[in-house]
Amino acid sequence: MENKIPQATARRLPLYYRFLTNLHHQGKTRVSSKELSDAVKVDSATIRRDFSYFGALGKKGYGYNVDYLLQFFKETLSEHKAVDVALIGVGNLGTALLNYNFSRNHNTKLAMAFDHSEKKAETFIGGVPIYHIDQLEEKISNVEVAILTVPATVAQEIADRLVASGVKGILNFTPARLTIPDHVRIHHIDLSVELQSLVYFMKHYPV
Amino acid sequence: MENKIPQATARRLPLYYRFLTNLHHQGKTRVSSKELSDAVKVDSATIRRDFSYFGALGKKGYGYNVDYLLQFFKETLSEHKAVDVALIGVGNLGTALLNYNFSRNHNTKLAMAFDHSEKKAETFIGGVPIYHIDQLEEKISNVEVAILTVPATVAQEIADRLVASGVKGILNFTPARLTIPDHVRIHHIDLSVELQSLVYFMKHYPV
DNA sequence: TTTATTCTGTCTATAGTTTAGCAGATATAT
DNA sequence: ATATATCTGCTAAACTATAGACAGAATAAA
Repeated sequence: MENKIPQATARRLPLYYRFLTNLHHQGKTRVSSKELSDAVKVDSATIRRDFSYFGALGKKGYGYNVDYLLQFFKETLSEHKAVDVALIGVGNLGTALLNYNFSRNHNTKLAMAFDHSEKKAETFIGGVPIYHIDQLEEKISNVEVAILTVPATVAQEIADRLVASGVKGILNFTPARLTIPDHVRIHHIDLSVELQSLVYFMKHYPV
Repeated sequence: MENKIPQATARRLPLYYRFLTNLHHQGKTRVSSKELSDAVKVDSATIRRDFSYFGALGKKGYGYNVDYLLQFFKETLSEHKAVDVALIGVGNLGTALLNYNFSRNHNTKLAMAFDHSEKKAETFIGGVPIYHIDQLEEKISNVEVAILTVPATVAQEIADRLVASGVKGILNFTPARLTIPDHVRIHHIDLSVELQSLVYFMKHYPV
């Protein structure tokens, strides 16, 4: 596909998409880059730049048509068929994520979860079935995205199993920096790092 | 303070710090930028560059002394006195974070939490006392950092109250893009966006 | 209609970030 | 002692991202 869109832009697309959805539900039919800028807190020039990577989506003197833009992003972000996601590690954080309504944006769906606890196996949380970790390879064959919320000590081992089972993307909530092949995409959400770096920025980058 | 360190570097400091702590516990006394690179998955040139913003911390032909570096970062990241943090919104995610051991890195401490539920008030989760949200202004006066895990609908209202109470940094887990004054630092962790952008990158930035 | 206003799309300038490459200092091996 | 290997700190270059400015197209108002 088109490899030309900057990564920084790609990271903002889901954000734009969500706010367009909000506008649509509010019944708004048109929006300017300036209005959108106020809502998503991204410079309006940056927004126009981002949109223009996909062609001329707006109209001079008018702005953008909400429904048209929404439809366009729906296709671009492949909204029509939801991507199945598996979650590994049903601890405190895993449980919270199972209850988190990811499918509000209709392009991802938590399809199954795994845990090493025998007690949790064969139960449901947030409507998602939980299986024992021994069944990982057996159940996960059609899933390409995994959320990793296991203890850091077993993160690498589980990641290896995920990769071997054909997983192509991992959202890693553990502090471990995993070694994985190039063809697998990994994004880190490291809660301690986020909190520490917020504190660092507060102290060192004052008004 | 020294405003000269690039933000990208500042964001990596907590990561370096954690891995140095690990090495220390493993009894390693020296480490090269290459070894560290393998562990944290950051280019070794970038690591040397990052460290050099703080002066010449290493030795040519030898590498870095783990203890020395650790001590240095401990001071730089102000490890000696922990920063108090308040958490607002004790739902699924809030509860998970209260149980998450942030204080492993000794520079932040979850000191209190707030929720609108009367039932939760005056209880403890993960050793952290929970108060009713009505007591926010009364209790929070000495806290400068807040974690926001409330529903998106009330996020702005709570953020306004936090800012009015003197909070200087917010870690925002809600999908809302908050309007806050310039002197308040805000970092977003938007779980839906993270998952969606992972999926987008998987599809559009192949091997 | 005509005029004034709005607002995009793009160009250009600036800022920020990463990476390669290498001189020279230090360590280690012989 | 000498030679070889290691590994930093730095420079320069490439790359990436943000933001200001404005021509011109379209709308809205007069």
